[in-house]
Amino acid sequence: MHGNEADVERYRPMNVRTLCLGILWFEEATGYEIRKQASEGCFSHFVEASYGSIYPALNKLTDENLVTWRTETQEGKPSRKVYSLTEKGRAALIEALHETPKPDVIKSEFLFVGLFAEHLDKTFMTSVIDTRIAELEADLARLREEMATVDHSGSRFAIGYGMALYEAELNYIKNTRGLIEAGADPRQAAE
Amino acid sequence: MHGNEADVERYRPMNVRTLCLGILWFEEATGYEIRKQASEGCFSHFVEASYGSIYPALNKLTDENLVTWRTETQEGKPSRKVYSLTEKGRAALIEALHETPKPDVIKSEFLFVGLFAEHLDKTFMTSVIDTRIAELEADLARLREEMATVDHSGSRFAIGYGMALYEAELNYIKNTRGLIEAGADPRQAAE
DNA sequence: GTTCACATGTAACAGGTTACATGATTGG
DNA sequence: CCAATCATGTAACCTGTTACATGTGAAC
Repeated sequence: MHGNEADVERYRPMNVRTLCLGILWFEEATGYEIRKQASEGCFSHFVEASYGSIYPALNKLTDENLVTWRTETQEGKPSRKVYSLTEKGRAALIEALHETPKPDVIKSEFLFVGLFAEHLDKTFMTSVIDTRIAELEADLARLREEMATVDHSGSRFAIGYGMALYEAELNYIKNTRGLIEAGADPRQAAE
Repeated sequence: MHGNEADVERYRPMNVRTLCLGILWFEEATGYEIRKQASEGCFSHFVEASYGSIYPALNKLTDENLVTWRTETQEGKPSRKVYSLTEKGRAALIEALHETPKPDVIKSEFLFVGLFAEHLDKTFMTSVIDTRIAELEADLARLREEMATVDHSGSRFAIGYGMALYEAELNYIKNTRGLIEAGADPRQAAE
């Protein structure tokens, strides 16, 4: 009864496949909901995924018997495919988690722009900085809300982690923006 | 004298092309040195690039007259192609910087593992956490060193930014590790 | 009637990485 | 002679995004 299960892939942690397994660990969900959690929910500040990768991933996971699905017909909404983890899927996630996590990666276009601040005009830099501050404050507010609704300790750790980072960024930017906002003459920055 | 320059690409900020332009802004460099700066130097905590993308990028930038190169023969080392920005390249970078920077992205496998801490054994989590702490401390030390050698205000901003983040992460992990280290029974975490 | 949220999916493309191929020169 | 560092490059692959295609039913 095993057939072509032999070619189950090696699990590199933290691709969309593993993300799907992770989200499904907590509760069954549709592809649509998985995307929503990845880009709005408690995972959203440190992962990312779009439909174009999630749906194919779910199909593949189905082929490998790591997830199953049933059709759920709803009143007032289109019917949907609700996925849930199988025993094998659960085991696969745990296995994936045992790979040593790669170091965190921060990608920041904001910092890159900041490097060349002295060659951009002050008005522009001010607006870039203000935008970044607004974004950070919005993110922080969202996390604060989520923190209030979540009970699970791992999730609280992750949310708190995000909050700590965002707060640090915010404080740093507010206190140090002079360094990149001083306009064409950086020697005035200390003033 | 313009010929096929018409098909100069739109600049989406923060791909390897733009990264090369950015590094070359400060000083001329070889592909080898650009990679080094991207993975070790002052850029390294918020960008990434490998040979396989840098060399082709430099060739393309040459085709578009955004950079030029000369061969430098060295004694005791293989000769090398030293790239530098052209006027046009300088202008292209400034243009690219005017695109509104996309929000920072944090990718953290560590946090993902933390979410499932209660299903992993305590020894493993302890080692994951200790590893992460060691990494952060090493990164911090590296940034502190760099901060001491750098004078340029934009660079100091970027380095300080990294330090602020790493310090916040470090403190958070040290203070809160109990949440994900408590072992199989998360209800004991508060103890 | 049209816009919105729900819902699933694909194909073309972009943008990288990895591993390989090659080679000079130094130092142990 | 072997390993390490410097140095350049390519080809195969991987992974994910964007944009498109399609459709339901609610609410305005």
